[in-house]
Amino acid sequence: MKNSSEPKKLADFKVGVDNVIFSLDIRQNRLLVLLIKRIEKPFENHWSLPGTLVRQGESLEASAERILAEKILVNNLYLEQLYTFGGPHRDPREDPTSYGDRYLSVSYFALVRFEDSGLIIRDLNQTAWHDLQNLPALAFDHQEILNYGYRRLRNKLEYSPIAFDVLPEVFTLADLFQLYTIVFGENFSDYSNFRSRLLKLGFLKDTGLKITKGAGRPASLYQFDAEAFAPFKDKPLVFI
Amino acid sequence: MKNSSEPKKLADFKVGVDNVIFSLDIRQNRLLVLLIKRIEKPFENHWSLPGTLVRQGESLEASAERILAEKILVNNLYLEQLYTFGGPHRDPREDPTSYGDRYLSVSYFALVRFEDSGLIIRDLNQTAWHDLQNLPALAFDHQEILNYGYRRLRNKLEYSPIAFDVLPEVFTLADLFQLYTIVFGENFSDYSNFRSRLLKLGFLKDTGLKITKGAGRPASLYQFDAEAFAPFKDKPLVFI
DNA sequence: GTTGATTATGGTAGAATTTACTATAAACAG
DNA sequence: CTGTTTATAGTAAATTCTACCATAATCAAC
Repeated sequence: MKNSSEPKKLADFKVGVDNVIFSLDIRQNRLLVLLIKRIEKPFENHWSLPGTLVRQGESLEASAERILAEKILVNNLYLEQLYTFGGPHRDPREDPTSYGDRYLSVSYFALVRFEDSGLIIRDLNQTAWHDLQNLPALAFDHQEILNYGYRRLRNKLEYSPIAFDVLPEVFTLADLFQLYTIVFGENFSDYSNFRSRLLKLGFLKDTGLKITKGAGRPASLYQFDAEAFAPFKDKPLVFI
Repeated sequence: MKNSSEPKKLADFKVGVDNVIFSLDIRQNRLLVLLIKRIEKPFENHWSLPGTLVRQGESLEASAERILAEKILVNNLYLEQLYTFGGPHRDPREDPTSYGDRYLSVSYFALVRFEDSGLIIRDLNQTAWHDLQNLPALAFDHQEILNYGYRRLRNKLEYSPIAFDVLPEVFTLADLFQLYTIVFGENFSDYSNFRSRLLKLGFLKDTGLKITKGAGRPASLYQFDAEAFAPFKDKPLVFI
């Protein structure tokens, strides 16, 4: 990592962690992202991704988890690293002469279960879920990071079973279909074919329970069976 | 990115860039990775991924490109960010009390054309292509980074046309098949079906030229047509 | 109760694709 | 001319995908 001769000066960095935290409100048909309102310059009063600077002795992932824990009561989540944005001059606080500290941002992607991840009360005015369909202008290069996160969300939903980290423990196939429809848009698939494809794969266990929410035939409640999913690890699993 | 109250001390970082540089030697059936031999402690005389520390005013990507240019005569390449490794204590040079600088590594994934990317001479004893099938023990956490890069290589080959960045300008379908076979192993696909699938997609243009390398019917030379590929952007494109 | 609306579920015919092959073509070596 | 080698084309059967339709189980209204 180190070169034998280093004629040029090395940059000194502070490292930030910015989280793209998604949640899905199935009932209200909304894909949500958690934003916080900045109270300081620069970008005062702009919304931004929840972030923090990495502390001494703290790993990047621990840092990402700390942000989450400060903002929401996390019960269940999926978390993975997204991308690192590190060009000079991406943060206006950087010394334009390039001799002061640079700010590098390691972004993380998180998906939390909407029902049991309430906002922490004291933050209510500054922390809020925003519908992805209706976003304010974001601070820094956070819109770019968010776009990156959205792309990752769709990829992950297509190729791995993260949907089940964010659905309730038991769910109907209509719930699952709804989740995919919110993210991929109407007409992403025929419901009937979606059902048969998934059931044929064999990792959804029918619990025997039924749920009825008003009109219509009661739906079976299913459960994700991680063990039965194992053979599909690292294999393409396209739901569309 | 900054918190209003910061009771704990922030970590100071130096940022390194480590490259996983792959190349494919079709003729000799080898998947190669570029390694350099360390001449300093720690891990003196161990092989490691080519890396450097980011300089003042230099972007991460520029840093990655600088390493490449120092080691090989790059003519053609594919480069993208891989992953950021940043836990404390990953580098033995870090102060164990955690009060000194931490070393964070942003890794990049590169794929270069074997034929026209010769090694820079003065480095010959310290810089070498290594067959992935026969690797020495690597310094730091570089084996982990390399594993990550290898996974990315396979994903990219399945879902995007990076093979054509690394093949000669014109190539036979046997060359293309060979490339995929080296990375995914024998029996990754039936050659005949591989051919028809690719030709049907329509982004391989027959140049009309033929090549004959000894025995057998001469093979047609094809060319990748980026324009014809456009409709497949961001769509799954599975070759297996 | 009976009827109609509503949602869940099961299934099917035809189209399209995949898979495992076989057959033919175009070169070279002897 | 014949046999060997590699490239290319094609095909029948199996499988999967797609666009549907039929039936089942509930509720609400009458």
